[in-house]
Amino acid sequence: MAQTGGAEKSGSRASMREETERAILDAAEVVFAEKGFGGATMQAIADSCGLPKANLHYYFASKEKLYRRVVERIFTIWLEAADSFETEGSPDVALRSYIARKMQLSREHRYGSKVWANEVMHGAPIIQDYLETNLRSWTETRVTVIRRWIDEGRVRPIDPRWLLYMIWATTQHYADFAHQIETLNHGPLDDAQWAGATETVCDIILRGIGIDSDPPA
Amino acid sequence: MAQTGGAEKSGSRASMREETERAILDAAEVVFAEKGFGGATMQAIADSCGLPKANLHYYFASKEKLYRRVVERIFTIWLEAADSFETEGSPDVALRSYIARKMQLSREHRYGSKVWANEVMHGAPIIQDYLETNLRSWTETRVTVIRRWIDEGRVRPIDPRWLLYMIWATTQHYADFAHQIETLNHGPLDDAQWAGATETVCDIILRGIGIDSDPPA
DNA sequence: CGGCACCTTGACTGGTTGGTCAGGTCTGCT
DNA sequence: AGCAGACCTGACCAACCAGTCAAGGTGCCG
Repeated sequence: MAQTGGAEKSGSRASMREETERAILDAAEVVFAEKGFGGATMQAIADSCGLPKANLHYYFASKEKLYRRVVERIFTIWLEAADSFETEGSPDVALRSYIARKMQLSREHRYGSKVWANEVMHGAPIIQDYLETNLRSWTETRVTVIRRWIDEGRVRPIDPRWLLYMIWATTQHYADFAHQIETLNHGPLDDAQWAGATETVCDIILRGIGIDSDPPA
Repeated sequence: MAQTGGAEKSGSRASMREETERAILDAAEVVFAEKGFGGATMQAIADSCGLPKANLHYYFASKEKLYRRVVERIFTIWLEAADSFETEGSPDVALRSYIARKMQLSREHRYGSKVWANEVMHGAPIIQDYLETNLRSWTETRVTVIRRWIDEGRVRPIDPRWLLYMIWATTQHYADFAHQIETLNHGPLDDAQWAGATETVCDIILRGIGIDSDPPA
């Protein structure tokens, strides 16, 4: 047999390659998330996407290069979500949409979030440069915006960094600690619970920094 | 040479044993936190506490048994801290002392927190029973207390679970994501920053759930 | 059809790791 | 002193893992 590629039809050679790479990346994301970089094996990833191990090495030269690609892909998604933190609108809208988006990401990209958390916890050996460039500049922009809101009296005077950390921590917790949450919940959160959690997180944080949402109270 | 045991004086045989075990556990906690279970090697732990690898196996039969002991020790500390969530006093005092204690733990037991996070992220293969017994009963107790506060009108109506998760997430973030925070901060947080972060976290959460602290506003 | 570039894979290898063990050392007791 | 049991450790081993390779397959172009 050949062109194992899965259950794919025949696309162009390039698109076939993309599909295979994506399948490997998807499998690798789950395995790296569940086992960590050191605990993950190329064999486990190969089994997970139904390819022989040697085939993985054809597409990705080494385990580390594969891992790097997984992390880079996650960071891209993270950056896109970061755009939902509008710097133009009102704090109410900006923060609510940002928090809601991050909660959604935690639900839809649990494994990606875990890989990111693992990477940072282990000292970010692979993505230190991302932290120092992209993440730092993004953060500084938002800190400036929040400071302006504070100066305008729209937000209580707080250090914006502690607020951002709280948002990151709380939203990502629903992905990274999903197992703990599901244990306490006797099963996965349902739609209503996700909506409730998102709403509660928004409310506590907005009230906490002195924003009275729902103007007509 | 013998009785390498470090720079210890000669204590009783039993206390010597305890000291050695503690030294191994301390080293193991750091290595497991930084490398994960799969990425950690017995050799690295041995080097870290200046003992030959074979000696580790004299005190701990296997890598997994050593890891289990590390996690159990962390859970004990976690449980002690949980007691600072008083179920008798006012919500203001109970939550403030609990949050402050958890922030302090994040600062003083960064590696323990990371090991715990790793364990939960990987599906809690070792400590699932702890989650289902100790953590669940602790949580249910506090949920009941918070519900009572809500019924008494002392706290805004919210699902207590989302509040607890927010507290856990935010406080533990300062340990688990310390590397990211320190990168953005251009260095470790100093005493004033830790105090400020703790204060801000307390304020946002208490205000967020409708508690007006500092009664005389 | 012939040739070429790309893809697939079973079998192999060099290096690492968890764990073992035999033999040595030290301590406390009689 | 002499002995027993706890403690220490260098050397070793079987298992495993990332990465290699050569042989073979497949589609596409002229």
